[in-house]
Amino acid sequence: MSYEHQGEIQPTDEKLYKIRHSLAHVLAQAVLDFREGSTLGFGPPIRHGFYYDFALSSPINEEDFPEIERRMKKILKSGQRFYREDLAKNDALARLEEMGEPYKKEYAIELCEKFNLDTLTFFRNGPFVDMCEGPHVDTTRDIPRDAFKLRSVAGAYWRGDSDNQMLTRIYAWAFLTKGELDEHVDAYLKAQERDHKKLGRQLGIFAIDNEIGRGLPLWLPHGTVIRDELEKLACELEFKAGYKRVSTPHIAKRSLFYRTGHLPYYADDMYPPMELIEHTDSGEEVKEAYVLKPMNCPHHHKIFAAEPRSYRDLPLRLAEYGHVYRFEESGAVSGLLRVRGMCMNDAHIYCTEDQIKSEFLSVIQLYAEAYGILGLDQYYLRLSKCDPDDPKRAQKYVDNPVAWQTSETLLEELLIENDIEFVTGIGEAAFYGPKIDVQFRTITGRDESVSTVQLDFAVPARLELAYVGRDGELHTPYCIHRAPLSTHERMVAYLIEHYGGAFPTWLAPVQVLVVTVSEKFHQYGEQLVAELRSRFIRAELAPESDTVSKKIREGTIRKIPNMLVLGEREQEDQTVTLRRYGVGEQTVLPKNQFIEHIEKTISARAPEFLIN
RNA sequence: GCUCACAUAGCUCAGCCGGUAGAGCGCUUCCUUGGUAAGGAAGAGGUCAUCGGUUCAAGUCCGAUUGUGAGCACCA
Repeated sequence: MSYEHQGEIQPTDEKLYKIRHSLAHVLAQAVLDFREGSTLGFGPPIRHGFYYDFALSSPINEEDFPEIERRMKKILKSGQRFYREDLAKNDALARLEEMGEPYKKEYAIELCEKFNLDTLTFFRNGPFVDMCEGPHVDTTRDIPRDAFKLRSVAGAYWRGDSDNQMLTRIYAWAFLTKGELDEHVDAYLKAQERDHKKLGRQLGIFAIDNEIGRGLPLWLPHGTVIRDELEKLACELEFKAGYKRVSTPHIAKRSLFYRTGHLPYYADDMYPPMELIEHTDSGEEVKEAYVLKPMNCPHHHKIFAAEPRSYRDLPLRLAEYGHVYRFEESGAVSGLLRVRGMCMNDAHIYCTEDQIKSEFLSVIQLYAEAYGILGLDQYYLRLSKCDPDDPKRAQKYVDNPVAWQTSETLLEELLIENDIEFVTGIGEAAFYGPKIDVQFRTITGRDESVSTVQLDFAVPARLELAYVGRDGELHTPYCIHRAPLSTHERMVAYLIEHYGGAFPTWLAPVQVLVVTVSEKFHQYGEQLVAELRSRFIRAELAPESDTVSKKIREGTIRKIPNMLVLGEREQEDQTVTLRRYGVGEQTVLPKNQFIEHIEKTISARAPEFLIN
């Protein structure tokens, strides 16, 4: 799955694939020449180009790129032919040994063992030889000299395993023509303007202060409006779907998490415990450790356990926007996407085995409804299963092969029966069960799980949760964990990038900016703002001392969805001139009609302004 | 956590080969009352991330720390 993240693509005969693959060899040739004594790792084509991993004899950084590119272009110009050579296994290994390529050799040995090979394929172009399956272009002259660009240098573990040595990876873009390259670089730069970290500051949505702590965002007034709107949406959808809201504390005794099975495995992902000294009635000192909760489920399970439950109570759906804290490693923390404190649109559905499918399905329908309202359509579902071949399996997953098998099959059937498209992610399951993750691609091209639905067949039993069945006996419920609107942090990050900061009216921190044409109409402006606010419409009056042009410019930069221009004409006729964000022409309409329309727009959570 | 890069005013950034800090925006005050993307003037604002080293002298060179970014690993 790690290759999935890097955007690795399957080998094809396509010209572009061959060009990218061949350019990787050209890069390697240039680098080995530039840094003698370096050795090779992997160098595959990827989504928009290719990369190559090196164990370098001395470091390279981006300042060296022009020189490396110059050498690459020279190689392209010289028209080296690509020759395929198939070598018997022992000859191949001997050659890799002689070439001084320990990583390639290690991989070669593994390939031979795994696939029982007796020959290995090499490609030679000019002085450069690489063990590689191809395919390649015929000669380096077939590669356009102006359609590639070295992009960045980064560390990457050999074979994607952090126990291995870290190699240096050089990423590059490569296309068929210079035009396509330029277009892609352009789009890349434009995408960076939509980065939620950048817009989040510009639009006053969140701030990160080092005295508060890394990964602990502060929500500014504008960001808090968005959170409140999302929360309101969730409450409405969940109310209609039969959820009950609950509320739980941010901390709990550490012992609870031992009982659920989260500890000791997840200790590294949790903030260290707070040690308390408590006194018993007899005056004895007792030490008690409390932890910040990394998830809400144990608390919700305890709400389930707070009363005797009957099968008639099921499915019981408990919902909470709950705060959780996870100690993410320093290198993982980023903006709102990976944080150490977050607020999750969480709920746990306790049900019988017979109810699992229908509950899962209604959760998926809830997702679809929520995403429809939010205008999100760029996502895919991933069925996340455990990895039975993982050597670390015992540390990663609950040991209950039968339950894994049944629950994974159940989810898979559910998706297939309902014609829901999905990909499968081996090794992506939760420790207590399989899940269906909703994957988004961020503006910077990274895939992230935004939401998740999980089936838990393990923890309710550990906490001895039970309900009285029709048969009068006690039974253990199943639990479905779900978070359609993700965490506020991730969802807002995603929404900022999705809308480029230009939110639809219902979500916009400021919904209406009132622009008066001169001081004379300021009072009319103030009255209008007051009237809008009395109807809970978030309206602001543009600063008095600015010129009209300046006010419009500021409103546009702030991406406020609706601006109302007020002057003599408007005051006399009790009208407003409506200027929508990103819309050229303006509309003049009676003030009351505007209010009526915007109220409709907001209550419908419409993506566009409803004029009728 | 790991690799590499970066850190100058609230924001965006300039500052050569070491000689003690600059612009635009924003902010404050004043003037301007302007019909659709920057009206004008003045002023305030910096221990150049922190700590240490080299040097007569460090924003500039070196080291460490912290933070940020691009990746890798991780991601209940």
